[in-house]
Amino acid sequence: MSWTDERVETLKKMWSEGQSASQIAKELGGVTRNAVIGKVHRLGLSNRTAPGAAAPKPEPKAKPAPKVEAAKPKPAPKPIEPESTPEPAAEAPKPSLPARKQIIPAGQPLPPQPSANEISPEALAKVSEIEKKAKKIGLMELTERTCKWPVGDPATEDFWFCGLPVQQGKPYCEAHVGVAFQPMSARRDRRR
DNA sequence: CCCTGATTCGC
DNA sequence: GCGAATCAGG
Repeated sequence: MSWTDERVETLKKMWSEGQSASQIAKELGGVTRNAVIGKVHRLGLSNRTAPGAAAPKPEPKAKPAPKVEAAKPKPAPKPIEPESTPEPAAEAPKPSLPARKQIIPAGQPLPPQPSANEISPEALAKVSEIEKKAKKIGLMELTERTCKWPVGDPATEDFWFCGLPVQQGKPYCEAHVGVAFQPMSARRDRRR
């Protein structure tokens, strides 16, 4: 396929409408989103905003340039930082020592199984609801993109993993992420 | 993982 | 000019 006037016109129109490159490519057919983006740039309408503002890329990111491979600036030899807890987990382990690193290897916070937790009723409801839809996969079926939330007693036949599509980085699906990563407000005060 | 646009560079 | 490959960010 080539960029006929008509196709270019469609491209311009859709692009100005805010359509994504992939959508445009799909509409046009015979081209990939890369082609669309490339064309967009060549047409000079990359920036969907007013062309007046000019202060684009003062920093051209160095890339694999097989051409002139001169000197490699090696500024930061990686000074090991203390690195405090990057993301507060559900139950923050008390740092008994200031500069003490977490004992937890690389794992995500383990799923709090049963009732011991008081999570937002919402989340819980959501969980029990999705557990119906759960794929109930076995240990072997676990992949990088399956929710690894265990359900039931591992010592029983009645044990399975959620298996639903995980949320991006997380090890669990959305619903389970909701209960796994508590903001930190749980049972603050039990008016006992 | 999915998606997005941006850039490079051989064709 | 074209666009796949790659990068970078969400």
